[in-house]
Amino acid sequence: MAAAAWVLHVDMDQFIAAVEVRRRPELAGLPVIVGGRGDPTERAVVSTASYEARAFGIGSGMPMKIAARKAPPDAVFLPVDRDAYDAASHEVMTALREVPGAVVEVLGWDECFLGIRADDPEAIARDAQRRVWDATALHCTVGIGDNKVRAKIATEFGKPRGVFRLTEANWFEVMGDRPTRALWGVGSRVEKRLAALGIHTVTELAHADPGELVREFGPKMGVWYHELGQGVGPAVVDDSPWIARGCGRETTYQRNLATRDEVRAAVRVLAEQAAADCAAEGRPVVRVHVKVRYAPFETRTFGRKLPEPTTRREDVVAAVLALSDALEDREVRLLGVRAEMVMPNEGDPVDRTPVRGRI
DNA sequence: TCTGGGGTCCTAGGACCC
DNA sequence: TCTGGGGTCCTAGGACCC
Repeated sequence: MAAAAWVLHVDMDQFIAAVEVRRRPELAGLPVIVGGRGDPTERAVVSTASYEARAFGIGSGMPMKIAARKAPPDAVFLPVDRDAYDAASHEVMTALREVPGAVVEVLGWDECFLGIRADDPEAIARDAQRRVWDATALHCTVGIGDNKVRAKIATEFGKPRGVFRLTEANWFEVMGDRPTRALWGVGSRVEKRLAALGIHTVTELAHADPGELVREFGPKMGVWYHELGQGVGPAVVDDSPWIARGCGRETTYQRNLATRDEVRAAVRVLAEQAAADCAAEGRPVVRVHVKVRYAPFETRTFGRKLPEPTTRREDVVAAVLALSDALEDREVRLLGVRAEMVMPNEGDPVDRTPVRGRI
């Protein structure tokens, strides 16, 4: 008889801070705050705070200026070093792919799903943790579930360095009385809209009228939230390589841009970067978007389909500049440019050559 | 208190066609 | 003259996640 199928969710403990401490051991035990360019007086937010920093109420997403006010004198502020985290992430995923029989689906820098058949998933989880530690000297937590939703949520109960199992058998016992916000995919906005329907807990969501949820959230999301309340979700772990739909670049300026010339020049820089990123992918661009955040904090986006797909960078830049003519004559805090590409096997019936990296 | 940068997916409404 | 539905495409905005 075949072993049962399990989903394991592996999540690194305070990943970014841990990577920084690993290469600078003298930082161990100090409050470490990583964000922006490492200057707490700048416009930026915290990417990760070490557990020592969290004790002072500092957390990811918090403005660096606020973090600086809360931080003790011995706190260390560091710049985000994407290349270092990419490299460390690759070490972690490589170690996990060596777990016998595991299929690895990468979710981000510091987390992934493992699909595996096993009689003793806790033993697999401990083995995965040991392999990651041996290969990288970094700690992780493993959530075990009978699908991705439960595995992902289980991880929260295993932090730090632990293992926790969440399945249909203990779902309501563990999650039933918790707020809907504890579910993966329910943010603060949806939590409020649910509360307005009288739905506050996971159990209440599970027993809500699906028709009412569909009326409130639409045919897809209404059904999805109802299933989420029951911990129901997809269970297939897929290791096919991720293919980006588009390339985007955006910048918050330390000082607002005040003139049309400044704005236009900045849009051009972003457009050239995004076009270069797409060119490196080798797939034609079909659509471009411009994003603007006017001072003090008012965001607009607008996009346009290109007359025909193009791989020419100058066409992409020209399309973005044409779009940006619609910008208002106001102070600008942020600009962003995004280019969307043809997805493999979409359109273009002539070119059927396999896409690089797909196989 | 002052709010990053990289993404994904869903919804709603208007235009247009049959 | 006023009145249908259904389908598709396009665009803006919302929400969420890491």
